[in-house]
Amino acid sequence: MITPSTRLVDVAKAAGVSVATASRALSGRGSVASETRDRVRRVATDLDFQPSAAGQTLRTRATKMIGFIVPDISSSFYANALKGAQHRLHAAGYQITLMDTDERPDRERSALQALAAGRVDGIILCSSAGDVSVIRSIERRYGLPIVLFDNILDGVGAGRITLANAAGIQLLVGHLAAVHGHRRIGYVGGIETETSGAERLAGYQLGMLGNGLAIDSRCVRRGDWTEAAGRSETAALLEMEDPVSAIVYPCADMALGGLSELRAQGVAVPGEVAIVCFDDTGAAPLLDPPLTALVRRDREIGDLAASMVLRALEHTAAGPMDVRISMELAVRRSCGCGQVPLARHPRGGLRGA
Amino acid sequence: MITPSTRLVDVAKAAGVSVATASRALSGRGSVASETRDRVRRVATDLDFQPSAAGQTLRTRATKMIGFIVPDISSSFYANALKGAQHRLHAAGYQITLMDTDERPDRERSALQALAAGRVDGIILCSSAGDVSVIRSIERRYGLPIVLFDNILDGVGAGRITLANAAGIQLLVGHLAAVHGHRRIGYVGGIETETSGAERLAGYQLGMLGNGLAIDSRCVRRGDWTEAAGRSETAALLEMEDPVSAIVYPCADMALGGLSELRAQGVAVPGEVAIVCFDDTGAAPLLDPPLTALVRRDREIGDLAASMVLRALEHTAAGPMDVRISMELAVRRSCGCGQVPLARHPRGGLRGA
DNA sequence: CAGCGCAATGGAATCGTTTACACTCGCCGC
DNA sequence: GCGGCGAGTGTAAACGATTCCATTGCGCTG
Repeated sequence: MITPSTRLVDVAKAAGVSVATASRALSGRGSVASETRDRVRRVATDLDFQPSAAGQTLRTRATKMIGFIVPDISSSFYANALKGAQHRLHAAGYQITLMDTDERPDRERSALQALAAGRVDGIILCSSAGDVSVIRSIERRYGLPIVLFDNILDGVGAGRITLANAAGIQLLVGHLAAVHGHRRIGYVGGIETETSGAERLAGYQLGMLGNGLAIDSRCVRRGDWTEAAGRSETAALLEMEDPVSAIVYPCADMALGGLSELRAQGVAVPGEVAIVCFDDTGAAPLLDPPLTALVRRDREIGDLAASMVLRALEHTAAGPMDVRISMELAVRRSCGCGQVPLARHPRGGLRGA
Repeated sequence: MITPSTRLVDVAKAAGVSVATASRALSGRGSVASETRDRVRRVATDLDFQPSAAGQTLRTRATKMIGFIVPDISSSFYANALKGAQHRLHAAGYQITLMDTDERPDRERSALQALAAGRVDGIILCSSAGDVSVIRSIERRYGLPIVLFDNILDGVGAGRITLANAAGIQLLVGHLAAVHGHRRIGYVGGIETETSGAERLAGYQLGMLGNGLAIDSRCVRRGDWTEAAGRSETAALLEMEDPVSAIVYPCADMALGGLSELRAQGVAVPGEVAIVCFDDTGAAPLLDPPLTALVRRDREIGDLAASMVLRALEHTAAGPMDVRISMELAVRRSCGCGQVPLARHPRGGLRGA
């Protein structure tokens, strides 16, 4: 706002050189007598000179900023991905502009628009809108590299990081069916217009069929990834006359909501209903009961996304730009493991089997 | 980077006016014939014109960006505060540049330096460094308003939001002592050079003295707010020959670590050791046992911080710039409530120990 | 010694916007 | 009829950096 800061011309004057030379001395580009260079640099630090980002951007067309757009930064997945990305980007001299869209497509659209006004050099995006057009137009018009992660859209994205959504859910269903013999397994899904939602649902279906189980459409619910939705959809499942014996949740928040609904209704977990969940969180092992979930290296995903943007910016095509992340099962008590034959799990299955 | 975007001059040319008039037509400042104004605006939207942020900033010295600096964005407190702040700032046309300092003072310093290069119009900061000098110099030299929250430093900050740290901990200690009759209450503290750490420790001491209990220095530990520290310091408390019967934690992560250590060592909670915690989190009610904690309106704190920055920017001194947030006790099972008379909690039998 | 190349430097244009200032009208009041 | 005013517009000067181009002076080669 009010910035009576020292400018390059002040430094130049104090060092007795022209702005051109001062610029060269500080940036190291072009040739400057080593004596002059040192003098300029000394003066610059003495005066606490910070080059104006606006001036630099205007001239060089680079902002040294990367936009990070996610549906909900309070989710530990996105927060950790952000930390991973930030770590890598900082090392390369970039800062992060964050936009939390609250899962709302209009917010996502305006976030993208805002960033397109030359505020960032690249974008890391987990889209919750199914809309490809804005993204495509930004890539076209402004040439901004956009790296998509978690939720992938067709035909756009300079880089793409997908979770093995279907495979992960299949792992969960398979564990419930093969290890514990569940036959009526419910699924409380997320938003199906997002690929992550669609793929996880597909994983459920494949998992059921792969284990020779029938899919009862009444056992398949959907919600908007929130704890509240997890609660209400779980309640809906419990109202059926031939209830499910296990439920698969596609994310931690919904599982938390579901668990709290089950407990509120006095349903024993995993005794009467076993539950498993796609997302792991730090609190999962400490829940009552500890939650069986898939573990995933959140920070590495952010790091990977960041390095993809950087590669796109430097036009170094070295390295894959389309990656699928696989996940492992962390078996805890909520699925029934360590429950029935308690003797085999002396500490109650605190950590995975 | 490569931005062959439409500029104001393109719009002006297409509308058959000068850039000055085009600028006035779009901004609404100065006088423009209503017919011309409409024409220019129509052309601008047709051409999908987005004014260059760098150009605007260079001229007006306003970036429409607010810096948000926190020690750890994966903590739900900061994430939610951010969401609250973002909501308010968006409404006022501002975006957020986020910096996660990982609790490292050097990162905080460089974050502040980077933002001071005219990248933001104001800063919302939870400092984890005890260092006032950088902050003061930024306020002085650049006139940037800095709003401090959670962790307050002396003599700086255009706005300040404090938690009732001491009062909160006193509430917890009081509950353990007065309701449950604990006499040996341990404290696993945070970093004491930060005011939040210092005040919470003071709250513990006041709470003990206020309830007529002696303070045994061996029962007072300190760590760096992390789950790992919670684990190790709890382990240290358990090694004493005359062990504590209750532990107070100053944040959720440390409580999580502590709880997991207690369970790993087979200590019944709250049977042998009761625990309570300063921070509430979404998962707290679902832990085993559900965690007694203080509830706090995270998002409102962010919202409040944002409105303070905005007020400082607009020089409207309307409203308080120094606020203390009080908190309430959410009593759950980990403190022993609802434990002894098991009959009243029919679903309590799930717990193994 | 003429001529060339190269290191070091300065002058000035440029990026895209806002805005102070100058200018032209038409209109009003005297 | 004329001075003045205000609405509408254009011209040009900022803002602060980078960089192209020109200039200088030096050392080397033929």
